Amino acid sequence: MLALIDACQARATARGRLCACLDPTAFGRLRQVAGDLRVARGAAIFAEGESADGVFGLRQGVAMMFRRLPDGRRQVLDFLYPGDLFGFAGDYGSHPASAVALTRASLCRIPLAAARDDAELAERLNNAALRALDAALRGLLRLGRMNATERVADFLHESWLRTGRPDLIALPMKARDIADHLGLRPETISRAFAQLRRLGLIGEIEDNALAVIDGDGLRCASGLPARTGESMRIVNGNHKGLI
Amino acid sequence: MLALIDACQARATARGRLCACLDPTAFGRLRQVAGDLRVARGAAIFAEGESADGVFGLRQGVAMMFRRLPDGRRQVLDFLYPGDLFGFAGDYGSHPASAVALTRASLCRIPLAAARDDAELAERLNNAALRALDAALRGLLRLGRMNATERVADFLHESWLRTGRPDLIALPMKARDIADHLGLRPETISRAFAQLRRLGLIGEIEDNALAVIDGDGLRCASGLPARTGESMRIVNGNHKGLI
DNA sequence: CGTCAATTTGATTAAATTCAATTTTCGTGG
DNA sequence: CCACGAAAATTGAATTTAATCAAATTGACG
Repeated sequence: MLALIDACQARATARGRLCACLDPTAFGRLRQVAGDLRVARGAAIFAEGESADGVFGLRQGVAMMFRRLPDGRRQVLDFLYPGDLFGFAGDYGSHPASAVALTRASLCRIPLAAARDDAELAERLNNAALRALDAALRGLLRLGRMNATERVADFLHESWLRTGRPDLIALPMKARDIADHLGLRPETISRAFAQLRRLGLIGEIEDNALAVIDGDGLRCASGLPARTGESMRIVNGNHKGLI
Repeated sequence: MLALIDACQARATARGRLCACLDPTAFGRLRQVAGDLRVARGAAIFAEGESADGVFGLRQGVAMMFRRLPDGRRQVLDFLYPGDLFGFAGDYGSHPASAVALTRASLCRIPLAAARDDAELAERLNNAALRALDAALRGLLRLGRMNATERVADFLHESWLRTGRPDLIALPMKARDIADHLGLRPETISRAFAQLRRLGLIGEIEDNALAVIDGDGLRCASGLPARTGESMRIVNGNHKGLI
């Protein structure tokens, strides 16, 4: 499974690539300032309210961001895959959400100060933030106006594109996590999976990965327009970049 | 009502202020490039999929952004008040949502190209985008993990802070729009209002504005922690800036 | 003042949650 | 590598919540 996850780090579907096509000088500058950390499965990367003077880039592994209500209810805001940048705090100065690793993970940390001296880095961070904004807006449409099966289908379709393989969806998270992401209960997730399986869109789960039978069908099942050609385009087979 | 809306344009709660505290030179530069437009009530400002090479700033009036599913279902992503910046498209190049004016509105338009020559403008736009991201993340928590009454209370509390008056909430939109924002039906909005009124948190609606009896109580009713001191702080009583 | 749209309110239905029991999977340690 | 215990997933039945349907009232605007 980890191999499947790590494989997707070099794909265009990984949002907010930071160092792709960076010229050697800029890359060197970035490497200078970028911190490096490894965290165990389940470990916190940062917590809501902590002061934030940098953003994180996920090199390997999977993580998720979430917020909580005082009574413990949890909303998983996003799942993070290799290549993703996260932890944007704006000018508030403190993280608006928490992040934990779902698997053993390797990350880098880019101090915000570095972006002040480097216009190109600043623009790349800005683009990553705008991609995060777009993802959040899609999440609002999903939570606000889709029913349970549509939400699950839409989530699987998105995960399919991010996994970058026509035949598999990486699902390194628990049903509970998906439920907290889609505003549903784990039982409802299970029932929706069963329904999509009955519809012939997905197959069985093995090794934290789900067999895909009709990826485009998932998009239709989600209520979204059937776009063609947005599928996974591999950019570089082997990624050796900073993130 | 319009007076109430326009009054809030100068407040700190207006997200993404663009020209506050801008030095005269930078302000002049900005004024040079900023376009100007006026739209009628109900008019489209931009539509999903249209190419986007600039962002909009709302000077006067109220607008909203939304996305649609193919079958017509609509998710209102945000309501926009004077001072708000919106229409960020990232490096996709096309608007990820549509925007329409809810009242007669006056806007300016800042070409993205202008940000390339002006680091300070770029940073301000970036900050506005990060605020939009934070707002979207709060929306995810609301839609994913709050029940109907909590969503309405949370929405009213947010609107209360943005209106900037301790005794009123500006509500220039229809119940239908609020419903499409909160993932509910207009009937449910009506019932939730009735319940909050019964709880003694809000009063009657008059002139598109809602009387507030216990603004902090709205926050509690939303399930969020009762923060103090985040209330409306007026920055300048009279706003004469670009946006 | 009249018309149409929007809101309110009640009754019914549908969808997802909750509760509960069972099976399967996973992680740990031998 | 296997076995064991705990956690997670699955499935069914009952309950709850919000949607839907329908009717009555209010409000906006020419």
